[in-house]
Amino acid sequence: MTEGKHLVKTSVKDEQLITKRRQQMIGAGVKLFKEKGFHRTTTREIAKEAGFSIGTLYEYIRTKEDVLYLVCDSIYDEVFERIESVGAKNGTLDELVSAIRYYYSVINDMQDEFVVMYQETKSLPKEALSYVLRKEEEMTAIFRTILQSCVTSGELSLNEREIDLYAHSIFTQGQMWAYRRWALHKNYSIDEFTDLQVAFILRGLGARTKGEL
Amino acid sequence: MTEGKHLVKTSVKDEQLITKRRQQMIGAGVKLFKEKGFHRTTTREIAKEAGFSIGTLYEYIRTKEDVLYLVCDSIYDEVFERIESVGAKNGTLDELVSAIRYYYSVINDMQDEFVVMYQETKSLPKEALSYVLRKEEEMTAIFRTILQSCVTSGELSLNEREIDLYAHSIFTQGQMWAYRRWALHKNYSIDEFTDLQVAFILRGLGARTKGEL
Amino acid sequence: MTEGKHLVKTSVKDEQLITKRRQQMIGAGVKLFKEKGFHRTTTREIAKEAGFSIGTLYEYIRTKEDVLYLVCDSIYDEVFERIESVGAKNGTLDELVSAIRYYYSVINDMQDEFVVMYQETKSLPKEALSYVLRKEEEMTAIFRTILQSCVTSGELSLNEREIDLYAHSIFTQGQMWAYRRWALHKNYSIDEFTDLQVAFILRGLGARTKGEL
Amino acid sequence: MTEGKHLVKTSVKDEQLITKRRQQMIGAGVKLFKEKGFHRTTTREIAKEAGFSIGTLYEYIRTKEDVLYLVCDSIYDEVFERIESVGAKNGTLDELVSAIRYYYSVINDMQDEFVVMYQETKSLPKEALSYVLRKEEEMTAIFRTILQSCVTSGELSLNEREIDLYAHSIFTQGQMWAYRRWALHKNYSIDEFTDLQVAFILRGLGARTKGEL
DNA sequence: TATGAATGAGCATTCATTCAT
DNA sequence: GATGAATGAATGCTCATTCAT
Repeated sequence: MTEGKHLVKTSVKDEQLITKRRQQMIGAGVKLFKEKGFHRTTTREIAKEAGFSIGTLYEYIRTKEDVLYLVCDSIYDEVFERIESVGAKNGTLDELVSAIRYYYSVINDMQDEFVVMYQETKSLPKEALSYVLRKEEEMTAIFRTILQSCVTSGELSLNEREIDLYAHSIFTQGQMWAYRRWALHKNYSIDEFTDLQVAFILRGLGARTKGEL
Repeated sequence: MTEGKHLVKTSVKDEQLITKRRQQMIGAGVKLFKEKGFHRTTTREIAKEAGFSIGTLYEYIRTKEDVLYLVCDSIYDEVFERIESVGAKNGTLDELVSAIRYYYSVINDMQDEFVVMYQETKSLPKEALSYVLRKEEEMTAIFRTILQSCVTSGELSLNEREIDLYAHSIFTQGQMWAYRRWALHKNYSIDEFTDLQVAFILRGLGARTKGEL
Repeated sequence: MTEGKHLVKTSVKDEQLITKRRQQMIGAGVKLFKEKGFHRTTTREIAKEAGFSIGTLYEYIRTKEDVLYLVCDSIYDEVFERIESVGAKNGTLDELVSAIRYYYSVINDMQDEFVVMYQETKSLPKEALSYVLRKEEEMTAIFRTILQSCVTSGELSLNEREIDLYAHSIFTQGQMWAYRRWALHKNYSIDEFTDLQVAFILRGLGARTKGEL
Repeated sequence: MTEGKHLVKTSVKDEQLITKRRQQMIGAGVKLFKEKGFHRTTTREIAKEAGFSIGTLYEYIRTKEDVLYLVCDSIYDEVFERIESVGAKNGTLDELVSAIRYYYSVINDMQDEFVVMYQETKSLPKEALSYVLRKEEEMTAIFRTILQSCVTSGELSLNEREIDLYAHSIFTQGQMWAYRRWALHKNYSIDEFTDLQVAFILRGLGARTKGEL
């Protein structure tokens, strides 16, 4: 899952050190990119924020874009790590609901990271970009799988195309919380937001709702 | 609606000329920003694409950000112009459905513009940013109003908070078509996408669907 | 002859200005390269010496190597301009001797330029390098032609291969004056050097010398 | 002859090790400098090619220029070693001819080294530069001595100034083979080149040629 | 009004050299 | 003695902006 990191070449050999320094860089990157965006952040600022010199920064990356790539990759990793536990087992609606709730709480925790990722993604070099899109695909797949289980178990009645599209919908509805924060956060708590969205989604999926959520 | 343009200072007097030149700049801006993003586009390129010299460009703007602002403003104007016709009159679900369908077709027509707008928005100077967010607010308001009518007419049963949030949802579900094009366009036509989304939304809103599209 | 200059792209349109600025750049380049070599000279120094800003410098060139190329090109042009007058007409030894003498005086006048050219030439990008070598070839051709005339007129008796090689020899013997200046200038005046070399060459070519030079 | 090496300071004591390491550095230096020139070669590359770390490299030199100096010095040593056997004994023309032939074959064997030396020499620090020029002087002296013997023995008739200058000429004519390889190698074999040059030189020196070479 | 040459602050990146281990 | 991570001054190049014509 983390093999993406290996795409970025280093001249340093000590693996542990690489991990440590990259963690510092990523932290600095996230912080600065969310504040001023990728393009307005200089490599010197990244190095300084990371706690080392510009020379050292370039011992661990080849280009500025590498930092962005590392940042995106690490965000995905973290989201993945936190999400993948919620696998589909029995195909119950309860399972679906907890997955959604869990995912939305992750979004809430990592709002800045999400915003950074979706806004700067296009600055990635071609190769890195397709790598990132593949990751995104993998994430959607999680919900697709859960929906599939619910269909299999008879809890939902959706065809292939609906499953695929609505997996994206669930995803997108959550990301709203990060992208439209300027409109939503002043009116809703994350809990209320989640409750309303879960209800909307379940109905949207055609679940025979009695009094769930 | 277009008063936003007045925020950008000019040293030229002739109003007609200003309008013409700005139209040229905006066209160039949209084209270039969608191709390479705001930061990777130079003012020289904008001027060239617009058909005049940088010197002239700077007679009509003060900073490069002004171009971005003008571009965003013009996109909003166009979207607005095309959307606002669909006002709520009787509060029927049909009305809601056509509004959604109409909006989604606008998104389809202006995909690049949407992507540009949402990805570069944060590069706007503070003042322009809040102006843009206000526009965004106004747009959401259109759907809020329609939903409200449907509630008033008894077609839907939603409270204030639901109306507000679900207006955002409808919006976001449509934008998916632009932002997740890499995943959606290869599998769905805009028509199928719209059909599926409309169905999802109507159910999500708790409409007593019998067999409507 | 000067079409080489057109290989270097400019963003300035005024042809006269281009010529003027390039003249300034070339002057600065020759001076600095001869002092500290191409690699130890910075673009900022070139701009400063040329009398304009770094920004302006880059309005007239694309890369630092362009300056080197322009310098080499201009040196060739000047040498050419001064040499080509000495065309072979009757194929007399006198003609050959004056050509040699003339060429050697040019070398003496442009010692620094010669040294710069031969020492930095390999820093040129591939394309420019082959352009320069073609020029060098053209110069050798001048002496080849003269030798040929002398053979035709019966003043010398050389075969094709000898003509070709000895043209290079004449060339090289002159360049010695620039490259081995540290050894030669303290012992010889340019006149004595020329006299001795002319005598050496004439004998070397097998000319029936009576009391020439 | 090798005392030049002592100009380069070391922090290592073991003399044998110093010699070994330097041999490695010089090998790396020659290879890299001939490929990409002194300035385009980094110390890291030199260390890597030499088979040890930059840390170690800097235990044996003080600055990057030291490597260049060591390389030049070693090239001179090798040329010297191979040339000095050809001492003047009897002052016959045959001796002169074999010396020339021998020298030209050395040039042919070490073309790259010659090119490196003459092109990078000016990057040497002052002190090292004059050391190198002294070496060059010593080499010319070899031919001067041979010419002198020939004069003494009556085989040639040259005055002091001619002897001195023509020693340089013989030298330069040979170096042509390395410097103008782009023009010469495609048309001549080293043997033909040598034959033609020897003939030219002998005649140039005024030797009473019958049918030698 | 329109033009485009000039400016220089700013930026990404490199690389010789040092020094703690 | 050997290693290689760290450093930061230096450098090539860009580009938004100005202003004389």
